[in-house]
Amino acid sequence: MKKAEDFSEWYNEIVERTNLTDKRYPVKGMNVWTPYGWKIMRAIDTQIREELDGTGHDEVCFPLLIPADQFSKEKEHIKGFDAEVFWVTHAGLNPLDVKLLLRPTSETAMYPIFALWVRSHADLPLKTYQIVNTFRYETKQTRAFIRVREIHFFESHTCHADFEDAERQVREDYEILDRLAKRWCVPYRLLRRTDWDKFPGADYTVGIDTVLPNGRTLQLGSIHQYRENFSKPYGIEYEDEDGEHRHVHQTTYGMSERLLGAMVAVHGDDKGLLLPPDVAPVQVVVVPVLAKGASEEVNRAAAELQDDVKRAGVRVFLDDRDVRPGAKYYDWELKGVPLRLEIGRKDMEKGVVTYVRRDTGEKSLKNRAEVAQDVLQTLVDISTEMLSRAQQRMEDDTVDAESLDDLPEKLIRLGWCGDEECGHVIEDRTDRNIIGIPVEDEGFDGTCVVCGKKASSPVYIARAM
RNA sequence: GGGGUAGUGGUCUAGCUUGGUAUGAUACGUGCUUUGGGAGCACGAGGCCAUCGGUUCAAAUCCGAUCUACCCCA
Repeated sequence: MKKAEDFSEWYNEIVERTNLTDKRYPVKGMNVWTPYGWKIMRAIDTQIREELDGTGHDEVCFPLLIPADQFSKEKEHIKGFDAEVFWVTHAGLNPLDVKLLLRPTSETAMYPIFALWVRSHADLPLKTYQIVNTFRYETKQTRAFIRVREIHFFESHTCHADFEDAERQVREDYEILDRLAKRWCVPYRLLRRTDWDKFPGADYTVGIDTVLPNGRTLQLGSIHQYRENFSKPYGIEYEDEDGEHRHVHQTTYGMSERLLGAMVAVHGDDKGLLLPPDVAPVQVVVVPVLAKGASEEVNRAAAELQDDVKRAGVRVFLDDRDVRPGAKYYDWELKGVPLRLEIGRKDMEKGVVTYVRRDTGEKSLKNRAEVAQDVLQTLVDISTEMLSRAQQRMEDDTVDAESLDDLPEKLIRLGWCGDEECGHVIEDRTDRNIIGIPVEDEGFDGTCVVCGKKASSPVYIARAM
């Protein structure tokens, strides 16, 4: 299990060995959520709900099936998804008059209903989200959590009175992301996609991208400004204060189980997973180290230790299986539990507990009496350091380039004038994709690598995962 | 779309050339023993050998088709 040697192989092995997923389900790209994987995903979903609820969004849940005619109203949108929709053509033995499709995303399911919900400016902004499964017929090689055909998907959909208010929503989305990504210890970049790579139907698309150990980028989600592109074909109108009818401006925000894939990929090592404390189903594992003649005593101390840690509000598990301690260490390191507490006769004599951090491997003895406080602090430290190490790695994997030749397998930053022709030259010559231009001003001062004209902003290019 | 390789207990795998219903490891269950970095011993359970058809007294094995997965090329 060598992450550095063959990342792809390492990833496949680890998701299987840690029981994050069961890939034996007999449909390509559709895997089983196992208890361990699902607990992590649920923690992610819970935190997304907390953020969205806290910013005035309402959770909804729309049907899975979309009628064909409703789907095809926005021309660009249908063109973008046509090749990868699953169709329902029969009901029992009879062919359907109007074919139904499994949502690849929910714009076309929601917007005809939004047209009914939105009547006046008082209904705006309309801020909704849902967490549902979407379906895309991926033709490329599938990979657990990263490229699947049934996608566990969060999507928010908002309607606003004007473009400015929709832009405010996009900025709020950035803030939400920042808070979540900190909890997940996942570094990212906000990159505005090129016009030829934006979401079908969007005015513009901002991708949320992270960099994997193999130098490829992984898109974790995206934020879209639609302007009136959907509200016009779907007739989402409101009456303003002057009695005028206007189309709403819309935005969407989407992220998927790739977040879990990113956590695996970014933090895992040759020993196994390393889960961010905020999403780890087990944050602390207690391992009693028994000795002949003192088993009962040690077991009791371990149970008391578990109780104390639990009372501090920590998800703690006491591993009292009848196997040797070493076997337990390997198991829980594989599972990615951030902190292990060991207690044995030696610790009890000294009034201490042995702490072992999963991220650094560091071992220390701490006073038994202060365990509640120490455990909480250690989890915070682990989380903070996980994020800063991951951020540092992403910086290290991002390099500036002056030309299009001999580029390393990393995220490359270079100058681009913004012209589409030059953009295609960059992509063709490097066999990489333009991921986008940074949303944040990076104070870049350079020239286009193709035409030499002044470039006010850099562009990031990479091979995408 | 074209070509290649492979499907055998949960997992990995031997057997296939030269037909006689299956090897080993690991994981699993029970008991004894052990416990500060993957312990050991004993016993036990688990496989219509991907599917369908053909050849044969007899097929995991030979032949054909199908399905699935992976790799390479367009």
